[in-house]
Amino acid sequence: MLDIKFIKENKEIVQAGALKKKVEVDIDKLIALDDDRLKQLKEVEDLRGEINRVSNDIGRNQDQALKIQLIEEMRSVKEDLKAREEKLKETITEWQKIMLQVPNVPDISVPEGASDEENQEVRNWGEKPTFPFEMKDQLTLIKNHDLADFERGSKVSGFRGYFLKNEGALLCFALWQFFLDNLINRGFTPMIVPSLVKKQALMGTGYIPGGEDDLYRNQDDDYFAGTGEVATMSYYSNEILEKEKLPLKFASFSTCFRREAGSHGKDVKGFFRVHEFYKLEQVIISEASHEESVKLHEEITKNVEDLLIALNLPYHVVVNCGGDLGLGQVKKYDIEVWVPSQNKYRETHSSSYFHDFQTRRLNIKYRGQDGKLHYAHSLNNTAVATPRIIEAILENYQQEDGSVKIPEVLRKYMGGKEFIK
RNA sequence: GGAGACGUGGCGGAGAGGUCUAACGCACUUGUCUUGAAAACAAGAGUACCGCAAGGUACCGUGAGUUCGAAUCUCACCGUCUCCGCCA
Repeated sequence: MLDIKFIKENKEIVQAGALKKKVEVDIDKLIALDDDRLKQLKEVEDLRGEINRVSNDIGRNQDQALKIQLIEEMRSVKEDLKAREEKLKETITEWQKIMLQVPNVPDISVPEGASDEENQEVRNWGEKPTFPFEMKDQLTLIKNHDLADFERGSKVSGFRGYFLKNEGALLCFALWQFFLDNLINRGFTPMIVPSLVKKQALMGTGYIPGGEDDLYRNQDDDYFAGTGEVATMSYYSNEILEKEKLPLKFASFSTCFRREAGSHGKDVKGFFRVHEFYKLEQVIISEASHEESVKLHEEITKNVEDLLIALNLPYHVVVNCGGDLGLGQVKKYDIEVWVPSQNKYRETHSSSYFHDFQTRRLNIKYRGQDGKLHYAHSLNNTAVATPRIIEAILENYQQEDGSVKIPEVLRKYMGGKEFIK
């Protein structure tokens, strides 16, 4: 959510930002509605003031006749007030609806574009492997080594269901622990956070309204979050933080649920696109400074790059174009890892910053040196999402004899094992 | 799942329809006194919105309702605690 005052004072910037994100929102209507809201608010508050004043007089007054007369008068004032309150409420409801649709303004460095096809590579690392033998794809490797069972997965869990087995399961544990250890060393606080959350948590992080179709919901109208970011950000909702403790850095582990509505035909096989997966997420709450946000954004991106390098997985970083940004994101990098069988990079990480878009919705503030309260800034990036990334590991690390080498940095988490045979 | 109790300002805790929306205590800030501190005394201090300002409005878990007037009465929801049951 943006500050209505900011929207009014920077109408053109907000409109241009929405255009860049390909979001349709009527800013002129919003501003007219806000003027209306303020006018009605003043009228309602004046009436309430009058009722308060006279009602106090009634309480103090001993003259019965005067009392009755004043009560009569207040009855009619109250009727007037009720009608105006009703009208104000309607105005506010409509106002809020539009306010929730106004996207955050993308950074100047975000390229123009409509979809992920127009994202731009900013750097790449690693040698794409060439195989002097016939390369196998992830499905073959998974099947040959019994790393997962998709048939029984869909029998039990439904479309896109899976069981992880043997080294398939062990690789997940190893990856979680490897990334977690490294993030703890970099000052992150480990957390395991809920996936089952209230609607408010999803509104606060910007997934609702807009993302309902991709979210599972239960019979109590709670939702299953698609990322640990949702619960982690909501952890401090409606709280005032100590400035000295900022930035707060969390490495949050959670199960993630995504309906993948509208992508039924895509990536139907393998680990890439599943309804239920496991993710370690970096989440940061920082002081409200653009420079600090940019610095931390580069930092959480580098955190992942360092570890992909340690895993020796070829990757590149793309800056997302305006049309591929979420409602609240100011700027986003996707980190994509090389998948040999597809001869392309596939997204494994997503790194964004939001300024105060989320903290304004979640009401997370801190007291600045000026003694005033400020909405904090927020950022997040994947640390590691499993089993998706295992697809790339299996293919990049496959050997001529059909075995798969285990990345060196993971071996200590897998009992020293060197190969999946 | 069953039964009961309870949600008040940073904390503790009163208030049970009208002298102002919050007693009292602790903590906090400033001042007096003191070489300094402690103590004592005095004063001050919440958040949001509207307004150039004076000032106004809202906030006693949340939301509705009753009333001229609600922290106080009614209803729903959320949460906490205790006991029973079940359970990893």
